Amino acid sequence: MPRRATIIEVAREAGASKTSVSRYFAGERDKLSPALCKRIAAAALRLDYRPNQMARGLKAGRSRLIGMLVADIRNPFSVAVMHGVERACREQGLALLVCNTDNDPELERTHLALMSSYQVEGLVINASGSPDAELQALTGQGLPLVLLDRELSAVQADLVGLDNTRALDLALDHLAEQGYAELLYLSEPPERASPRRERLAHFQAGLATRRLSGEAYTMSGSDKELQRAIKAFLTRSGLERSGNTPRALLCANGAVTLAATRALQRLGVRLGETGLMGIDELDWCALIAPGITTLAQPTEAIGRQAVASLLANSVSQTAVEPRQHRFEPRLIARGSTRLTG
Amino acid sequence: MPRRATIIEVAREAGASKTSVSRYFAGERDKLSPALCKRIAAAALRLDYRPNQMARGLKAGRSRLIGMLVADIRNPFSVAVMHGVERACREQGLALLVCNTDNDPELERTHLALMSSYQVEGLVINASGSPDAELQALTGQGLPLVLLDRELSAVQADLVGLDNTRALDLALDHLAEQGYAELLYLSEPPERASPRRERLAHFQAGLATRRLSGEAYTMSGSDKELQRAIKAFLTRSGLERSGNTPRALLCANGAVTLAATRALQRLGVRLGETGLMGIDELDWCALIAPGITTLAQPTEAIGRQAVASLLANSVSQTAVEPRQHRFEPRLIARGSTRLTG
DNA sequence: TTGTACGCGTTATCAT
DNA sequence: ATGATAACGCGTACAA
Repeated sequence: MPRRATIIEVAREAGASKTSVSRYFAGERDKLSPALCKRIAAAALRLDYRPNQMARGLKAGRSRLIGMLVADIRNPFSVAVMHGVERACREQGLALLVCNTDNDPELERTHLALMSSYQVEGLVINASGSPDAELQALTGQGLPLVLLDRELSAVQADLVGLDNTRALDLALDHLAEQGYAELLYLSEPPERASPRRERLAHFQAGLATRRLSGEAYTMSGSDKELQRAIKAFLTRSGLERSGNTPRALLCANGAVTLAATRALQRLGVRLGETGLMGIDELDWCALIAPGITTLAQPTEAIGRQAVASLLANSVSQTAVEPRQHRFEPRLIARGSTRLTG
Repeated sequence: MPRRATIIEVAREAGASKTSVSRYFAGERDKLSPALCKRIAAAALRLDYRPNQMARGLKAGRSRLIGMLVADIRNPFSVAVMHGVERACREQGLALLVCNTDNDPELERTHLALMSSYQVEGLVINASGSPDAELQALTGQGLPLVLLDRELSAVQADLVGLDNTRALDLALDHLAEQGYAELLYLSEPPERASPRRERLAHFQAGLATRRLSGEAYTMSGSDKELQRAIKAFLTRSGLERSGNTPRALLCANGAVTLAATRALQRLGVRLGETGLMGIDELDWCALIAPGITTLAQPTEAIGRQAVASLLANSVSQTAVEPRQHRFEPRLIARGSTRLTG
């Protein structure tokens, strides 16, 4: 079983020294005689040599490795952001170590330790729980860190994510314009995830100025219960005006949109007549007749910014004030928020 | 900027030698006196020490790193399999280096080189192109390799994926049972991806015994063209019998199902009356009224088997005959293959 | 321009 | 039971 070739073997094969070979692969070929360059190139090719990143990293103290902690890898939004992160890493010659935590705080800690042991040079965190202590320890060691989407109060780090204020302004404006007057905001439990809290808060704050009435429902995970809640919202008599005022559902993210759509179908509700709008664009939103209105996040840009922030923080060793990078969502209006007249 | 603590610092802090600390973390605590154990544990905790995997890997020649090459990270099927791979790795104490190639053969080569340079101990490959030469070189170096879903003729390695014969038997049986007589098989270009070829071949082979008539259409990427093709299929006069025989579409994978659904909606076709069935279960398939019938792949199991194969091949150094692990799909029957009336 | 020698953090070998 | 030392593959002063 032939092992990988080492730099020494290449040197021998090329009739040169380690140093020259090392220089050759470090991109300092201009400091080598053309003849030597050729010999090294030939030898490396013959032996299929590739510098050992482990040894390289050990020596240089840098692994060229970026770690990404994802709360739920099966969430299309996370994957889309990851795609952006990956592209940005590639452009920087960095490799990406991805860890999925399935929303398990325990796993989160384990994976954090794992990535740290691989000497990652930066960490992109989409945390489910709050491994504050662990993260603080890592930042304390000077490890650049970027929070994705979800904020962690105790951790001093850049945050990149959606402009939730803008998102809810956009959503409420759109729903109001379309003539919906009573809203039900659907969300997963907002306790631990900051975007959920922010969105909920801005939902409630934005109602009054638009003369909307609204309330919020927190999903427990049971489809049936959600269905009941929606039904109650839709069937009770109007609040503000007499008669039936147009009503709409606003979903805090893609997972909620999915659940809500399922529930509405079971209830036999006609979309549009009852409004439906969601944050996060998914590839099936256009397919549910007459199309579900969404706010699309610029996932690619978010991912790229995460890496950019990481890099910025790793050059300036001085602890800079954490920055926030908030991205604007894009409204994709479809039939589910068009009152059939 | 405080660096990571090293084994030497822990040794000093604990008043012990490097060797003992190393033993402690290598799990050989039974060979140490309880007192020393305690001192080391305390020191390590105080310094937040974690063994440097880079150095470990350099010394031991093993990185505890598995590489996974994914053709399209935004494909939910790939992500689901990756989830399985990740879980299996975790159970083995392995870390997973994920590389997405966006179906770009060039990137594929780059990423292969990258992972190789990180001394990955195994490679799970879901190739878009055919980097045969590169892969052969890697296997030649004794690197365990598993092909996921897509076969590569020139590479001698285990393959794990769907039992495509069984899948098409299941699909054709179901469609025939439901009363559809003329089928249109929709696929992406089958040239380079082996599952596409296999499925297409088994589709055509399975028609006769079930007295079905069928033809295949290869998507070019243009939605309009697909729509035209479907329309032509649906509107032309019956082939086998006079009058209108029930017709159905069979989609080779999730991406095709998405495109086909879009096209059918544009055409204003009623699902069920015109059959629709797809390979790959997606979370929106239940939502498109009256539900899209699918064949679900056991993605988690596939991912786990990939890692299992890798491990098996890495213990038995002798080049074993490549094995194939074919998994059965599960039929999820919904309204899209129920003839109304 | 090219080569020598040392050290990165760890583990394995050999001694004590 | 514990410790000293060499090596893993590489980069880099420094010397030539």
